[in-house]
Amino acid sequence: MVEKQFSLQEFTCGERVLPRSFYARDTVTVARELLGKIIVNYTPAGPIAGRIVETEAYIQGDPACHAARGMTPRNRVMFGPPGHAYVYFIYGMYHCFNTITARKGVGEGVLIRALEPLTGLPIMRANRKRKKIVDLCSGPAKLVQALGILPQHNGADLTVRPLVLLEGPPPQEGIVTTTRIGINVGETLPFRFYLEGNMHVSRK
DNA sequence: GTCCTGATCCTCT
DNA sequence: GAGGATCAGGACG
Repeated sequence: MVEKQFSLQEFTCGERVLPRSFYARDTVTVARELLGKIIVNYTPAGPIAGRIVETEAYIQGDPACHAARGMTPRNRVMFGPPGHAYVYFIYGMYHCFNTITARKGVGEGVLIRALEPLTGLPIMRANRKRKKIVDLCSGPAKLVQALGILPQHNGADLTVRPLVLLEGPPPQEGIVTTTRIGINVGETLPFRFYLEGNMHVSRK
């Protein structure tokens, strides 16, 4: 398979940053509409970017949501203004990346679960110590490693560099809705979305 | 390919 | 002190 390196402009409609109003809406709607959008991390080594192909929504009143039992030092970013990053530590060795949604004071967000790598593939490979493209961003902790997202990015404004989300071309694929991965508490909710047939999705 | 397990530590109870 | 929005590697088929 031929490996093509894409320029950011080729994918991002001239780098149109998603405005804060995009995030300040119903969380489940934002989760669905984030599919096809572009995440870019401008690092000293160069830009690293991927196309979002899998998301999960976490809302108030949902026992699986980190904010379910009120504000704590860990989850306080979730209650802040929308359009910011929530990066948290999990399983003793990994981090996951969320975008904060809804209005300030409401602890909701969208977990980014998988990306299709677009630019900065050599940097991703170095960050991940993996060669195959499908091993770079096909999971929430993998994409955090690949993009070089760090705990220091917790609370970062996603409408300004270095870490931004950009408009992308509308997805041609269909959108599949399922229950969320690894959630055993409470009722099962259809809050996971992914692009049909995309090889970078973490699970079918 | 599928299944199982260990790694490893922060957070909240 | 228990458990978690995970991943990689090994056993097995």
